[in-house]
Amino acid sequence: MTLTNNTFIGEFAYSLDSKGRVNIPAKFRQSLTKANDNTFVITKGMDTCIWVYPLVHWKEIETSLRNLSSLSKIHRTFVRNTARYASPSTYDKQGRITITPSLVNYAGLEKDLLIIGMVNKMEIWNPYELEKADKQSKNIDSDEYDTLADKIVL
Amino acid sequence: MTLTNNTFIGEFAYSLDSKGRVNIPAKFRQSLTKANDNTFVITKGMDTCIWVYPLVHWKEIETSLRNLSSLSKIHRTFVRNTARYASPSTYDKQGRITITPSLVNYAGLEKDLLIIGMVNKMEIWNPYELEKADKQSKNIDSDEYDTLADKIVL
DNA sequence: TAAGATTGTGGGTAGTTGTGGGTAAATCCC
DNA sequence: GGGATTTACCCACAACTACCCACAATCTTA
Repeated sequence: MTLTNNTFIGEFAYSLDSKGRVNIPAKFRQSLTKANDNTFVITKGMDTCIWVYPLVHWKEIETSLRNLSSLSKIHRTFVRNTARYASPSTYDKQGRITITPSLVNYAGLEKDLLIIGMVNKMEIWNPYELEKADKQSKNIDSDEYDTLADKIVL
Repeated sequence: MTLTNNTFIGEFAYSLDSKGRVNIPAKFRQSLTKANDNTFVITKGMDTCIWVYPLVHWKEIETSLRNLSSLSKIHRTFVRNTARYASPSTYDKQGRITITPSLVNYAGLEKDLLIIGMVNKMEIWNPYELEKADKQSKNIDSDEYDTLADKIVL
């Protein structure tokens, strides 16, 4: 099956093993191009989760960051927070990446976790934290949400 | 006769087998273009049903999602809620796709089910749930239909 | 009407996938 | 520099999935 390259959708339940490894869903790996070099870049998400980028997309982000001027305080803060926690991780023969202890701690990961395809990246969640975020998202201002839903023909 | 490509209308009764497979009506398959690669993307519907998109239409949705920045919380939520429940499914030599257990559960599917053509996608329903939805739709305020009347010439 | 083609449904099997653990190389620390 | 700890790579196996074949019912066509 051939979907769009370097694109991830769907939700998968996996586990974090005693060595801090997490499987990348086979469907996601199949979507990766050679240029990714079997490597992802993992970093803090903006919610209580970990973001996992395929290498080629991360490189694009780096380019964008390079173009932000450090004169602006918000730019400096943004670049720092984005770059600071990022680290590359190559998956092994079984398709697993290793998550650094600090990121495991940040996302509050325990044994059971969820991997969610976010189109250009994936998110790793503690199921309990995700449920909390779900509940909160029901309270968001629905006007802007509806505007989005109008623009995108589902 | 060939109607418009990748377009589905009509209602069909099929069954979910013990392996979670559902046949796609032959008429619908005949309408598909090569670019679909024998693949659909199935996801949660907004009612108690499953939505089934031909791959080419899903790719358009993906493109829209890709252009939403994750800096915005509302965008992140929208992308997550849209991508999370979606999964690709290629039909086998007999024309069947596999429905994931979580979607079977969401739509409350049992053995007998209905497939409904929704023009740019199809819906899979438990007949009982569909009947419930039918009854509720009779309560729709006619003002809402009037709004639509401006957009569609019947 | 009869023969052939198509369609919907059931089930078997080989390959893939997720997970656990072992071992050697690399790194760190005193 | 040598021992201890961590990291990276490899093998093993159970569960699952995708692919294949079979057959009955329906539709098409001559």
